[in-house]
Amino acid sequence: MSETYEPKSKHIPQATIKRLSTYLQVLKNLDRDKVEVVSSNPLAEACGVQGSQVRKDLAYFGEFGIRGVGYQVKSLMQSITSSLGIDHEWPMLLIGVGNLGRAMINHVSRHASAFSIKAIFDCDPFKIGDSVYGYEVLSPSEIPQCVEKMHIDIGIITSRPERAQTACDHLVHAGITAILNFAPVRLKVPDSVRVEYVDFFRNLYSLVFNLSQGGKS
Amino acid sequence: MSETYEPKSKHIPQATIKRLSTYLQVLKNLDRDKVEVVSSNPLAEACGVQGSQVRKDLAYFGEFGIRGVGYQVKSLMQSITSSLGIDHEWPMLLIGVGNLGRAMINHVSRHASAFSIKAIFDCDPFKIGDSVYGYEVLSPSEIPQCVEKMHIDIGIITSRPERAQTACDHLVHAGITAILNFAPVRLKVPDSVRVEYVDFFRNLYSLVFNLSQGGKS
DNA sequence: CAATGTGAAGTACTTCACAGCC
DNA sequence: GGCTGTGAAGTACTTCACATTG
Repeated sequence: MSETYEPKSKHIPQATIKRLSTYLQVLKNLDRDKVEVVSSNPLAEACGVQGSQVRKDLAYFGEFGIRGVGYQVKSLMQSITSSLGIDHEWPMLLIGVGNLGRAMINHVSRHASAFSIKAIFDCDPFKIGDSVYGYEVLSPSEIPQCVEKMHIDIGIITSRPERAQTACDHLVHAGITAILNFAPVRLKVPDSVRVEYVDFFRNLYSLVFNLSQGGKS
Repeated sequence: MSETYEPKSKHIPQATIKRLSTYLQVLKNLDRDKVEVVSSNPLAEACGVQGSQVRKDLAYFGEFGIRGVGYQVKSLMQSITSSLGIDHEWPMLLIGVGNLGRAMINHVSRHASAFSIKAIFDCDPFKIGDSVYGYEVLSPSEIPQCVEKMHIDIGIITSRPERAQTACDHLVHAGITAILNFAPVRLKVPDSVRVEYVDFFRNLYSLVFNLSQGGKS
């Protein structure tokens, strides 16, 4: 019942972190539907995992449930949000203002209260100065001062694959330490920089492989 | 050296399938740079995994390497493509023609030779009839005949979260058996239907959690 | 008595280490 | 000599089963 939630144990599996995102998604919908309490099994089922998995995942961060009852939806959302560190705003910048970039700008502003894109950049000189969703497209040369002024840690790369490494180098040079990369390219970065890759084809390949295997040929 | 590549062992880890996508990505770039042979260690490093991991992953599908030498880049690409089942075209349909939908239409046509979006749909009556990148936006009521006529197995959902379950129901009803869902919602589907979720926030949460933990506070 | 929190058991995946081959 | 392919060893994650608690 304290205000802060410190991890109880040293190591928390990455798999757990990724699942918390799903729990939060489902909890938001339960909350919208005015559900006040949920127990691990129904929550787990909605998320496509086992009840014991949910309980173990949550237990890494604290004791959020009530035995014999379940979890308070609202307070569990708050606990997860706090555990993930998304209970305050994370400013971000985006580089690569194509279709995907535009889609991300929209998607983030619509669905993610904790994240906010502060400025957008493009390596293509013809795009610089354009106005996109109220943002002015800036030159990559302005990234360092932007990062410093706004205390930005996270950069999003939505440029074409040919330009992704250049975009990445700009970000790293400016002191960005976390990158979300949508370009279908592996990035070379120093060990101090963490990259998360979003690769739709990975998911498509997985679907196709399982279609081919599952065999209804 | 035969034309078909049958899995040697029964069970192939999903993790392996997901990595093959990365290997393919890196191999494409090596091929573009006229590299003809690569051994497991450099390939692994470019992909952010161990050499032994690459060798084990590939060995699930056959013996593609030459001892003392490495792997032929071109033929390995072919082998992976064939192993994944993406050596022929997979027709798909897309439902939800917003920003994200548009971005996906582009992204798929630009980067994925094996996949092709055959038709696009939207639940919003005001969008039906619009022309987007040369496609006419169709009504969901036309999905079943489209699926049957074009032998489509895969549907992509890029609609708003509120409409995602409806979109999904349309797809399932029409006989779609594999869904790539971009909406931040868990879908209820019969066991026979496989869903892959693309959730950017999952990746962002992971970055943030590791930033918060890694502690440079 | 229903449902959490948690060691202990089980499973899945990764890495090691080296025999086999080019 | 260098690098693959692969059992065996190790690690990370998941599930079980139940004591614990409101």
